[in-house]
Amino acid sequence: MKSGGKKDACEITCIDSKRVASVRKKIEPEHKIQLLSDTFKVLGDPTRVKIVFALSQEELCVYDIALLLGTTKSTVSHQLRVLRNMRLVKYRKDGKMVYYSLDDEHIKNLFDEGLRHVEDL
Amino acid sequence: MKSGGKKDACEITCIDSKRVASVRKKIEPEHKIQLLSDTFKVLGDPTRVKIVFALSQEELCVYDIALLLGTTKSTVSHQLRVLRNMRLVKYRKDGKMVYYSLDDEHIKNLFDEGLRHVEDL
DNA sequence: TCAACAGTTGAATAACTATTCACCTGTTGT
DNA sequence: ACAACAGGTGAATAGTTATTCAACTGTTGA
Repeated sequence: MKSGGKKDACEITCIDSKRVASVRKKIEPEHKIQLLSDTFKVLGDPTRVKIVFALSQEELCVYDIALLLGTTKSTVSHQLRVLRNMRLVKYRKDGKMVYYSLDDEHIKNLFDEGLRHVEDL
Repeated sequence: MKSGGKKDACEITCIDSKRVASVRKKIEPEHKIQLLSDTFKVLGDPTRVKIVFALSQEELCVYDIALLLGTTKSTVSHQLRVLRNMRLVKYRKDGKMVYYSLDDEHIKNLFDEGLRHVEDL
């Protein structure tokens, strides 16, 4: 069905087209892949991991988070915005204070599963 | 106990030192935080997410992964090294071919938990 | 009204990273 | 031995990002 030139890389190099087709059918749509990797990317920073871990224990204000991490309010505030954008944390205002907490019950499971991987070195 | 200057930011701005101390006791050690965020960071890229997802369905060779993702062998090979370094995938050589598969049963759980978060928008 | 403070933000810098390109290694079949 | 191919890799580029600094908003108490 094809003028069998030696340059027809597809038929030559496609090792197992059946397997490829089978996986292709099950693969998640592009926008979901993007959201998923964005979620993981947000957790892929030590500062944000610490923030999320702290908030998984207690509701905390911005300054206390900074104190806990040994960093500045500015850094924490910047990272909290990133976490807010991905709907990982929510906040509650009380006068001058802003109290942050986790927004999603899956996050803690995600953490625990990640820690289980890390335990195995 | 302190020469009560108005610059003593710690006592003034530490809002709830009891809560801070409580969280500090439970916080994971630095190297674990680092490993955890490194693991999430590795999953924080669409190309690697696709690779991991594909490998969660089938053992695949490098070229087939590239075919599946619509990218090059080189890109896939680079990213497979990153995944290998974090012990997320393993490989098996067979002549010219190298077959990759997932190295860790937790990864699929991590994925499913992440997807559950994404479903909630 | 005003000083003090919690928090946010924009700009700048420095560090990191995903992809591409070109080239390399090692294996297979002839 | 040799051509063909699967896979790996180093350098370069372009894009992204975490932190710092300085300035800002809005709230509280005197």
